[in-house]
Amino acid sequence: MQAPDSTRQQILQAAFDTLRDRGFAAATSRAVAERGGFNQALVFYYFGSMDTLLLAALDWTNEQRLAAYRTALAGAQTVDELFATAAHLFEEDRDSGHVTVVSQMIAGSIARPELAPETLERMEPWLELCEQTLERVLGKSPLTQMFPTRDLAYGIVTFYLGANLLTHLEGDRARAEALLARLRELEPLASGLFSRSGGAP
Amino acid sequence: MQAPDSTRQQILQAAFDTLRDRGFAAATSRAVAERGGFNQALVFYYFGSMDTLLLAALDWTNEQRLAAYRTALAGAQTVDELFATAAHLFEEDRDSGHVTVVSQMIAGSIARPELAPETLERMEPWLELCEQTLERVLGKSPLTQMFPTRDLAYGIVTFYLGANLLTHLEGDRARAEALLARLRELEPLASGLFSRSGGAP
Amino acid sequence: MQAPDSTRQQILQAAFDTLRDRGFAAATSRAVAERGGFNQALVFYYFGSMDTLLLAALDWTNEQRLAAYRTALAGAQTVDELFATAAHLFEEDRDSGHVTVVSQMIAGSIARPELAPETLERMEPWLELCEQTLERVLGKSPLTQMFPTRDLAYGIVTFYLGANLLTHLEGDRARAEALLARLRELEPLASGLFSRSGGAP
Amino acid sequence: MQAPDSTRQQILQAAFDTLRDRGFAAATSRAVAERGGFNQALVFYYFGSMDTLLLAALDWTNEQRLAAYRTALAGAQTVDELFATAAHLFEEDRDSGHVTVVSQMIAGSIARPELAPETLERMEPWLELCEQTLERVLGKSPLTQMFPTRDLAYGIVTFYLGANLLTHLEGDRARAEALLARLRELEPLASGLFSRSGGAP
DNA sequence: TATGAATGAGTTTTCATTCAT
DNA sequence: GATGAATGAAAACTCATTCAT
Repeated sequence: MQAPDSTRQQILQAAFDTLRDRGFAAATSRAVAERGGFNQALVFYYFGSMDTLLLAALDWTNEQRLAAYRTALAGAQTVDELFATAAHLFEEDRDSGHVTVVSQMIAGSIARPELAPETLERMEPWLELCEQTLERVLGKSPLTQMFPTRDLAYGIVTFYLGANLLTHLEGDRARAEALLARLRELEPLASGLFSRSGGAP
Repeated sequence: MQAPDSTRQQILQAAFDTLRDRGFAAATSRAVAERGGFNQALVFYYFGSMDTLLLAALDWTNEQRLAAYRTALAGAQTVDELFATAAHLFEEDRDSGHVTVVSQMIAGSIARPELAPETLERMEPWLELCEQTLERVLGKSPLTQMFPTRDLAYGIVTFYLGANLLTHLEGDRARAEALLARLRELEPLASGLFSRSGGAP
Repeated sequence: MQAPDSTRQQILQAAFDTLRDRGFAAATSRAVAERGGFNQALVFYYFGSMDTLLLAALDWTNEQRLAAYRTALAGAQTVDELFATAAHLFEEDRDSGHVTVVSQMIAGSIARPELAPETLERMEPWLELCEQTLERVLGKSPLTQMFPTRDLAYGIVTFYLGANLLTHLEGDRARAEALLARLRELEPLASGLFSRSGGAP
Repeated sequence: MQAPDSTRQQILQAAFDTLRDRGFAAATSRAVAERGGFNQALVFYYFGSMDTLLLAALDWTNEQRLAAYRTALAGAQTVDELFATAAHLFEEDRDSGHVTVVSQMIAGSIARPELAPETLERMEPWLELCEQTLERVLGKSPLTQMFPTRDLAYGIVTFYLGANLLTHLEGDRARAEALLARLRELEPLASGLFSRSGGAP
């Protein structure tokens, strides 16, 4: 009646939307089905369980965003290019709701411990991508000496998740926006701190 | 046989514990009652609804921790004292579960939108305390010029929440710990950047 | 609103009735609640799960019937008294539906293996009572020599369950009745075979 | 690649296996399809409904076993031959699961009353075969005078079903086996009681 | 002949909440 | 102040069955 796996897609999309707009605790099979306008039982027909569906939705957005990040970041060679690219990617994430879904899955993993290892596993590629990019762009600099790219990557992801959590609390995003804008202004400073030749004066 | 409002206290404590150990989505009236070993209906007798109880639990931990922070931070005059005090307070938070409860309430606020403004309101004192402390300790420095204490405070809280979210994903806290340790190592750097007299001693 | 545990009783009775009239596979929480005219959730409020309720219903009828059997059988001293008493008890069982419930629980235990050990355990007292009664009434006879009371007891219970299973297949109970009548006619024969003095001619 | 109605056969076999291993209440179309490794809808394509399939599975095993019984019993002329043959057939039944399926269908017929008359009908040939065999082998004897072969047949089937029900409750079949062994030992006694010439050689 | 997709009604169980006592 | 009882709605998930292809 419908194109082969368009229904599967529809369910994934509805799950993603529900997770984004209503959060983990409200992402029930009924809510997803209502959101997507399909029969509740279809969730189980295609995914077997809510856990599986939620993780699949996480995979789905992860794949899309990782691809976008990989493509965009590949072009960034300098610290200021990195800042510009990252700022743009962040905006896309915010608009798509990607990080909301990620942070809701992480927050929800405490209520459903079975999800924790699966969700964690899905965070790894981000840490790796972040670390690799930092390494490539920053290289050896006085700051990466004392603050390894591995930890820096972890810190960035951490910050990013926290920012998303808070963003949703406030109706508008004024403060989070302001913070990001500030961070962008730090770029010259970061450029200095992280510049490859930054060691010898 | 028990102090007048000890029951209320018991319920608050049980709500806090449940929120911390099982997360927002699993913090049901039954779970709280089981945790505290009291009758499920008491939740509604004392608090009227789960939402109210959860917010009261947030208030409860907030008050305790804010008091502790205020006392401890009052003694910090220099950047390195601030780092030391903050590190100690963070450890206490981690041990008590305070930040877990906060981040779970924030994450849950998307599923129960009625909670959002209430939870947000309860974040304000933290931002203010953070800002005031930064202002007092850092004063006017080249960095606070370009990165206002208001935004810095927001950034710190953001980071802190994100860190807690991630901590729970991993069984051990190895990575989050490592990151915090690194941050502490940054203190000399921060001391330089934020010193009131702006650089040369 | 109601007498203390009359609701519990009501649920037990409804479960028993449902098991008897509609069988194991149709003894759902909804069916039981409809039968008893109470809220479906009460089943779980009082018994926690359907398995527990079904076993409790089995316990309930078991206790009643065991008590009746113990009282009635205690008076039977001779083989013919035993036949008469047993015939009467069987009729009561048939009328109450006791054995139907037992056999349905046994049959259902293959679909819900968790029930099997519990159900089996609840059969033991019957085997014991049966064996003890046979021992007391038959004593040492040529036949109990070659056919021990333990096995005889098992055989009687076996037969009884089978009879009940079949009874339900037929709208009327004509054939099962006829069989029981025949068995009663066997009494003089049994009297001879099992008479204590039956050995020496 | 497969014989014309091998699919039908496959489904029958899977239904039989499911009924035997998981019982009536768990013999769902999905369970059968999983068991046989075919599409769930095939059940309805070939049999129209679960009821029909289950009855067809009963027919299937009935036909096979009835044929085996007819062949084997035809050779039994004396009581001891009958005992030996029956013992062997019983063992085959136990191994194939035939009686389990029969007793599960009988037990399930109370939950689905539509099945009852159909299942009953499928018991008739057994009663007839049993009766005819008893008549042929026992003929007119003092005991068959007072205990007609019709009732005796019914009693044997009854006992047989009950034995199967109980067998499944216990993990091992120790007790049921012991009982059957005992019954076999009764053969000399039975030979005497049922001998055509009524007693004195 | 066969199947993947789909569904409405059902399953067990849990939810927040109310209320009489 | 406290509680056991009760409930309607909702949770995740399964059911037998249909249907277009």
